Amino acid sequence: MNRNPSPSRSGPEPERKRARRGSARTLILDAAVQLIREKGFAATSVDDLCKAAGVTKGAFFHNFESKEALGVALAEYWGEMTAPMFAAAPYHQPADPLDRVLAYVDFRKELVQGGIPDFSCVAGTLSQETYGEYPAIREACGNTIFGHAATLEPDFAEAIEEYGVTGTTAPSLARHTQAVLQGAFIMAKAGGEREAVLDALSHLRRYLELLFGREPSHGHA
Amino acid sequence: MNRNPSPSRSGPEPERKRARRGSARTLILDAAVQLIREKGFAATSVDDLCKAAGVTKGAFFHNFESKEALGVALAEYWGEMTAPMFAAAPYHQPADPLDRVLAYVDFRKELVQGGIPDFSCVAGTLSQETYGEYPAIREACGNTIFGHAATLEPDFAEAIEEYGVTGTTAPSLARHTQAVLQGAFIMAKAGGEREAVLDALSHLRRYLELLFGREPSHGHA
DNA sequence: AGTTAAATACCAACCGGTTGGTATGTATGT
DNA sequence: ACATACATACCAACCGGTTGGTATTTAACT
Repeated sequence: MNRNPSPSRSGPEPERKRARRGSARTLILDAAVQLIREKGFAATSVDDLCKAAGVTKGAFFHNFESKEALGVALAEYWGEMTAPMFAAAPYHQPADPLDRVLAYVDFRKELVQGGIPDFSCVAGTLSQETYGEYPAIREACGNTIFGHAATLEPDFAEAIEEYGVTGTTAPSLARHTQAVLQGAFIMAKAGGEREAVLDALSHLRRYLELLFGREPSHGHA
Repeated sequence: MNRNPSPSRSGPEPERKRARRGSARTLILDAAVQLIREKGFAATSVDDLCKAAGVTKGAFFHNFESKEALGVALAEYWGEMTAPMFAAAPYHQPADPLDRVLAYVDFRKELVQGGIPDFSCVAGTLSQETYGEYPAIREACGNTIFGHAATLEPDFAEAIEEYGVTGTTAPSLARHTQAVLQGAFIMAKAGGEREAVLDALSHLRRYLELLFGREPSHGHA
């Protein structure tokens, strides 16, 4: 959970070693997003990564101490890539907090485009696969997933207060939203059809509507 | 989807090549359940499997044409192992169909014991990891997962009719139940705490209670 | 029941290719 | 001159899979 490995340090992070334009590091990270989504972490070799990124192995091990370190960096990179995208998404506009979380669910539906590897969650895939062997990667994935869930908490907290909902909490609802998404991705993969994601998200939307006492709008799952 | 590879055959299946006592095949399959849960498919080598099962590599490739074939067999084995357990579980007893599906959710909560690799779904893990590289394994996992989901459909269908629920179907609800479970396992792995599963299942239970118009009993998520 | 032959189940040693990782060299900017 | 950012060449370990062989079970025939 500690994102700050250096033990005693004050002041702003030096933030060296971050992506400089089209550096090898970024090329490798971008290649890793694609390859690991398609084949998984273990099945993607360092050579695969280098070939896809158009760099040599020397560049790889210059930028990443090991393959495991690449995995950790990838989980963080994924979070840094997606966070601005969600921050700029239109689901924040509604004045009603419940409308915002419902718009979030609808927004996640809109993201379901292209092949299944194209929209599934890299952090979820990585986390599941590296759980036993690379705890550091799993932890980095956890930070990314729970970090994204945390961005939903304010809206849920407001909605809970405004609608007077009892028996649950904003963090729990935010995490459940992510759980349904992750499960939906697995069902889509297992069934080979991306409609499974839309189906699960429709159920999630109806759950929230029922929980907050709003008439189901027009769910069709 | 075709479980019957022999093209033109009538009469009952010969069913050779099934587990005879503590044969190598079963030893390997049992070892595979444990190892693949812990490390994943790609990270588990054939040698690992053989060592854990106490057999040699010759025995492995005598029983399974390839590592991929082991994966397919494992998905089927997993389904054959769990199906009788669920069939004999007490959640079938209630007279009311809604009570039965709610009892199923509670039963899944009870299964959450021990370490996370001990209760997570082998088929879900396998499916996610092998999606891109081994379509045959992914399909076998899909059959197992959707096959289990199908066992819930009759109860959901009855409940829908009895309670007059509209806007969804029994297959959709059955699949959503599995989606929430799979997502819960991922969140548990990502967060390193099994309570995440209980939390997600509490939300699922409340969704079903709200959807079927029953007073939430005492959910505590 | 006893003999035999074939099929089955398993074992130990081995193979070529790939793995993550390293050692060393080089071009460039300061 | 020196550190950074890469490239090239290489390695021991390990990978999935194959080999040729043996012990055991099954089936067929007498």
